[in-house]
Amino acid sequence: MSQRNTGVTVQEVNAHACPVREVLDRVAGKWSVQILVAAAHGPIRFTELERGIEGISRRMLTLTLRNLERDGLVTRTVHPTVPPKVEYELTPVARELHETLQRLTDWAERNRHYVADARAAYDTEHAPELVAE
Amino acid sequence: MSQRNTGVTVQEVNAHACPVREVLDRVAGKWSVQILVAAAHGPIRFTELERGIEGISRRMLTLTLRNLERDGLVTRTVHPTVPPKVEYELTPVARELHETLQRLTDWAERNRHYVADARAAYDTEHAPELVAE
DNA sequence: CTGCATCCGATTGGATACTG
DNA sequence: CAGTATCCAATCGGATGCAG
Repeated sequence: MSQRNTGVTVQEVNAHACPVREVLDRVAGKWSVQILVAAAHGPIRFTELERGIEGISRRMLTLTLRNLERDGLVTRTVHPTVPPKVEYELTPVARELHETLQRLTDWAERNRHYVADARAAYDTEHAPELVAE
Repeated sequence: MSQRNTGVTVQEVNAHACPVREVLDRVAGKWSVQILVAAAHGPIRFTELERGIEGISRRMLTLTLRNLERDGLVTRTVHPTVPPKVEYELTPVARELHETLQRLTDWAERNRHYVADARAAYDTEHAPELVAE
């Protein structure tokens, strides 16, 4: 490890990077992950999501749900009642994804202070007078 | 599991979702992950990154590196030679992150076809005539 | 070689109002 | 209840040129 570049190395790992970006692009939106998390416990209704996810607009909730549905990550079930009732549920594939995201959460919680400190230190060092303001 | 919402459930998981978003925001940029991957093998120079990551502009490389440095995920080492030589290297924390991202890659590779098919099916079903074009 | 500054287009996301 | 439509502001990212 820790070797210098050997010419092909970067190109090679770049090929491995593409699938990662595929995932992240799919989850990159501001709300996708929170929806996945909120729906992880079982079927959940549109309004429940809207109330449960602080700050989300109806528009973004709809758009994000559509994208998740399109990618086969959530199912949309319309109950033809009155008033209408629509339930969203994670697919098995999305549940796997959710578990994987849990690892990321763990990492974030373990290192949130480290990152926050690093950020503060960096800011202090690069713009001392601006930080105070 | 599979229970309906119990009122606090969504709020509760939402609290868990925040750290996830912290992570993702940090890695959400178009290039952050590819840089992390490219630098995972050891110290790497600016130009090597620029050549290795297909399509990245010098501007975005600089900006993304600065953000990663700010968050304590990469170190920047300037060798005061002529011509100047700057090497970037992942911090231990970033290496952990990189491993976690690997899980995401695995998920992506396992399910890339599933997602692609779901997407194609969705598009076919929702805009049949537009898909052909 | 390693950056920063500027301009500009594209995309994202919020606010609001309207509908079956 | 569960959306859709429209408008608008902010951010992101590419292209280019200049500099230590």
